[in-house]
Amino acid sequence: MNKNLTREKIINAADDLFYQQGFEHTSFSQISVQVKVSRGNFYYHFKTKNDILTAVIERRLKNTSTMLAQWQSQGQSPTERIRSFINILILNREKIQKFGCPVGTLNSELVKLNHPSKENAKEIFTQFHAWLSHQFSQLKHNHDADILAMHLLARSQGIATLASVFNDKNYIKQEVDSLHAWLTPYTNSLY
Amino acid sequence: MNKNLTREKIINAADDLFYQQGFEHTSFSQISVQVKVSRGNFYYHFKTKNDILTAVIERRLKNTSTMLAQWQSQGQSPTERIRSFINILILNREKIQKFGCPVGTLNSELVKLNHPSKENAKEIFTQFHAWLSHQFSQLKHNHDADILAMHLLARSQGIATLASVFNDKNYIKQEVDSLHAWLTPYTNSLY
DNA sequence: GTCTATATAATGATAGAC
DNA sequence: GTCTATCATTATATAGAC
Repeated sequence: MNKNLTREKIINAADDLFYQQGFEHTSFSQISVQVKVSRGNFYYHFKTKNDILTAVIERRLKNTSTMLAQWQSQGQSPTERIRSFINILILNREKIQKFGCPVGTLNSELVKLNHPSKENAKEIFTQFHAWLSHQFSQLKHNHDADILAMHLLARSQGIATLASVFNDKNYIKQEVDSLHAWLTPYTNSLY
Repeated sequence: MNKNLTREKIINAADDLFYQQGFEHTSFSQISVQVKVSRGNFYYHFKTKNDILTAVIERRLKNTSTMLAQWQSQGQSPTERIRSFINILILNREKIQKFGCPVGTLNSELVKLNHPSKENAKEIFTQFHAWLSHQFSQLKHNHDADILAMHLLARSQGIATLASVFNDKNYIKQEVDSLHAWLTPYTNSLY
C-alpha cells in the first residue's frame, strides 16, 4: 500500500477517535483496527503517540484555514461571514451533541494533561479568533474587535458544552438564534 | 486510622486530581501517594475506580447544594444571588485558568468516555440550572427563566474554557463585567 | 484497617522476518 | 511497507499475612 495513503488513513482515524473518545483514551490498537493495519506497522509511520497528535492538529489547522478562506470568499459581507461561523453549530449539531466542540474539547484535555502539544492546539482557537476579529474590525468595530471575537468564541464554546451534556436539540437552535440576534446591532453601523 | 477519615481523605485527593488531571489520567497510585496509603489498602475503601468517581460526584453535589443554599440565605435579592454565581469566576479565577471549570470539564470527559456516571455528573449542572432558573423566575421572568438560566450557564462555561486555553487574567474580569451588565436590564422589572 | 506480594490485562514501543 | 513476536511498563484489581 502507498506510504502516504496509509499515513493519511491513520491521521484520519486518529482524528475521528480523538474527537469521539479523547486523545488519552484512544489507543494504538483502536486506531490500527480502524485502519486495518497491524500495530507493528504503525510505528513505521509514527514513532510515538504524540507524533500522531501533532499530525492530527496540523491537519485540523489546515482544515480550519481552508474553511475560513472559503467563508471569506463566499460571504458577501463581514456580517454574513460571521453568520457562517455561528451556523457551524447548526451544521455540526449532531456531532456536537455527542462529542462537544472538537476544538474546545481537545484543548481542554491537553490543558489538563499539561501536554506539550497544548500550545499547538491553542493555535486552532487563535485562527478562529484572528479571523473573527478581522470581520468585526471591518464592521467599524476596530476598538473592540478582539473582545467581540473572544465573546463570540466563548458563547459558541459554552453552547457546545451544554449541548453535549444536556443533549437537547432545540437548545442549540435557540442559542444560535440568540447569537444571530446579538450580532445584528453591530451590523447596522457598517454603511 | 479511622475508617471514615481515610475514606474522606481518598475522596478529597481524588476530587483534586480528577479536577487537575482528569478522571482517566488519574491512577490509584497517584491517589494513594497523595493520601499516604498503600494501593492495597485502597481497595478496602473502594472496590473500583468508578466507585471513587461516584463518591467524588456525590461529594460535589453536596458541596454545590451547600453553596447554593448559602447564596440563597445571604443574597438579599435574586439579582444579588445571581451575581454571586457570576462572581465564582472571579473567586476561582486562578484554578479556572489552570484547569477550567470543574463541572464542565468533568462532564465533557465523561460524555466522551460515554461513562455510566455521566448522568450522575450532569446532575451538578441541573442543580445550578434549577437554582438559577428559580432566581430568574423571581425577577418576573417566569416565561423565559429556564432559557436565561441556560444562557448564563453557557456563557460561564465558555469563559472558563477560553480562560484555561488562553490563560489570560484580564479576559475573565472583562467577561464577568459583561455578564453583570447583561444581567442588569432583567433586574429592573422587579419592583 | 493496613500492609506486601502478586495476578492479569492493556498500554506504548521495539526487533527482525518477509 | 507490512507483518508477527516480543519487551518493558503501567494499570486495575485480588489474596492473604499481620
